[in-house]
Amino acid sequence: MRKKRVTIKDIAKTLGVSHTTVSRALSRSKSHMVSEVTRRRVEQVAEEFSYRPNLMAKGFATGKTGTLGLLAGESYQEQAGTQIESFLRAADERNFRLLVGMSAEWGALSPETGQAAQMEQFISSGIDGLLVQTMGDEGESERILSAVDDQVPVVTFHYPARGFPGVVLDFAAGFHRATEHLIALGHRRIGFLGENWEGPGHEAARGRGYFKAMTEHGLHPVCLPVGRQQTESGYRLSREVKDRFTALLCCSDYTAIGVYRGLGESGIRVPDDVAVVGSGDSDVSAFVTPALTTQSTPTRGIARAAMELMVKILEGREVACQIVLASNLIVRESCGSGAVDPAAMPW
Amino acid sequence: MRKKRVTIKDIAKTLGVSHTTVSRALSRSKSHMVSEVTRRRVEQVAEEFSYRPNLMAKGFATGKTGTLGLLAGESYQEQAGTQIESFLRAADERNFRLLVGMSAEWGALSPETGQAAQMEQFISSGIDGLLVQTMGDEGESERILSAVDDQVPVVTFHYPARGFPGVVLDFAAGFHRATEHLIALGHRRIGFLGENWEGPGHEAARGRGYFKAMTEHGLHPVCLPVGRQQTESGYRLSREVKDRFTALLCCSDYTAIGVYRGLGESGIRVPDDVAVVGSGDSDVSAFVTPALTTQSTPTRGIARAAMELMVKILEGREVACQIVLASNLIVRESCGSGAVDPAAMPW
DNA sequence: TTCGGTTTTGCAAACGTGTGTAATACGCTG
DNA sequence: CAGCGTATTACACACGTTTGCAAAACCGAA
Repeated sequence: MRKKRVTIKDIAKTLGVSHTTVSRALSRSKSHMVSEVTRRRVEQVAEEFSYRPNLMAKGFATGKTGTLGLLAGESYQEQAGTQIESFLRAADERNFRLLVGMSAEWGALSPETGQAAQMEQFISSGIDGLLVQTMGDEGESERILSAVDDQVPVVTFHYPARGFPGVVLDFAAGFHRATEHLIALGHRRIGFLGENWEGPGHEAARGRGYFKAMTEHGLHPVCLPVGRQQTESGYRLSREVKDRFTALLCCSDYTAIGVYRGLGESGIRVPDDVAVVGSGDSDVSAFVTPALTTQSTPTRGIARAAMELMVKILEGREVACQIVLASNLIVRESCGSGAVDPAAMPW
Repeated sequence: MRKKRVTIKDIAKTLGVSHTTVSRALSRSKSHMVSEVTRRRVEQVAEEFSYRPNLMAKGFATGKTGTLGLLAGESYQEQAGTQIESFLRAADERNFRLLVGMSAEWGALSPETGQAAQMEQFISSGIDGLLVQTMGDEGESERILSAVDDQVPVVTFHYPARGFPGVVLDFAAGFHRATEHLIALGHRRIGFLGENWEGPGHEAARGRGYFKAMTEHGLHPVCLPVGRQQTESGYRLSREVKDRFTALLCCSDYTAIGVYRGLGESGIRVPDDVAVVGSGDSDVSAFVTPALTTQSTPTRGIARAAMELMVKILEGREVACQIVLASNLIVRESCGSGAVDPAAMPW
């Protein structure tokens, strides 16, 4: 049998005061003062009984719980873990707890119902605010709106969602720049490894940047669709296409690692025969051989900015805005330009 | 201004019944029946008003919240993200929500206070149970005991903690086997990249397995301590030691990737000059060149087993037990044995 | 002592839901 | 129609905390 929890009433009884006084003593209420000596006595007994406030009751009384909901997406992305971790850190810094969920594919008849169900569960659980990773597809804003039903403030990240404040990452611009980089190096046959650019999600957004750059230069864009197993997809696709391309643009560093292997098995050298670009600037990207040129994704920056925005909104200091974070191209060895940025290498 | 939430009282009022009836209709109470027609009417109005139960109030009334606390450790491990993800999945499957925290180093004067504070916060928040990643150090069991104070059931994972049920991974045995493997291949000068084997944590436990195997064979164990940036540490250390060793045992696949690079820059070939073993069987390990021989860590299995155990305990079906999961050595190319397990390779 | 003012404390209601006990309605049998 | 059993509903309280309002205690001054 579990222990019964100590409540303020228990403390009140042993001290012969009302539970109201105990409550005020412990929360150092401003409007009603508690005499120095009673506060001392209350604190001492609380310590002695190892009293722990019931945050559920507190939240129930005040309407604030100190808990935020984080709805991350696309579990199969290796980065998902890093992103969650960054949010945990940011939340911890501001003394918030985090209810975490991942939406996308699992446990749902359709992505929409899964995501909506999670949001509703979170709201039911009494979160103060909701952080949602967006995919940027049509109708997303309405889906969130109807699930949240204006019950809690929402901050989105990754994509703008109409009507919600958020932290936006311009994936398209990043990949546009990366493609330009390859074209400037003389590449013409450049392949894109990621989801088709017509759909929602990061990969498609990156694809659109690639598509735009290619067509602007009169080049023919080609999409090689990768699956959930990014590394394996990169491996398989690169073996199939062999040297049909002189450059391959990957939506993830892990895809690029698969590509390295696939090309290597066909005797194709990186970067001499084929240039490779990754995305995400993961910890390993500087250490694979050749060191990977990659588009950085400011995972920690996103979490920090989103948390800051959320806190401002909760405090009523800000109503709505979109914060755009830049994503840089980190030039290393895998495109063989010779113009390696020394700051991007660890030695 | 936010909308006021719809409560069962609102539903009751519009239907002209008591909130009790609504509550029983919606929760399909067994002890008190509600007539078919009222139940229908209640459900219809609830749907119409898009009523969402207040789980906080519910938990407040019943003492059960459907939320578990997950306290993961060591954020700097790349695997931490994967581990959390696996738990989210397992929790989702059983319809639990997850309050997630990472303990270890951040936001705390000392690891102990940080961890303890998180546990207490979680319990205050009204979790039904606590999942704790253990490190296996002395006194850990007492620390957990005093923080949790027998308020909620605890299931540990990774290491056994005295008095708590848990899912245990025998890191030492795994690395013992890996070391034996290298010795059988003829290696004598084998270095260990990880934390010193005298301390707590995975790496030290792996180190003890290595230490045991080495001393059993009359060989001299050497520890090369890696830092938080695993890949970079592997790179740096391998450049320092060059060919002082004929084999290097790494506590993470990512460290091994750093080692690949470091050795490569010194003109040392893997596996011809130096054999390398990783740990974690991450997605990339089969695709780096040479494909990495690695000790598998059943991240998903841990989460599943721990969740199952927790559910059993919550249902009163099980009191305490330790579930031991095996960790296999996946032999690929990086030790050059020639005896590659074909099942371990993707082609 | 009495008064006014300030500081400290207590009472009671509220938050949304569940549940034990009591009350009512309904249907059946004699 | 009386009586009984059962199916359905309602009342009231509990859960732990906060908070507006009122009461009490204290202090100093007249």
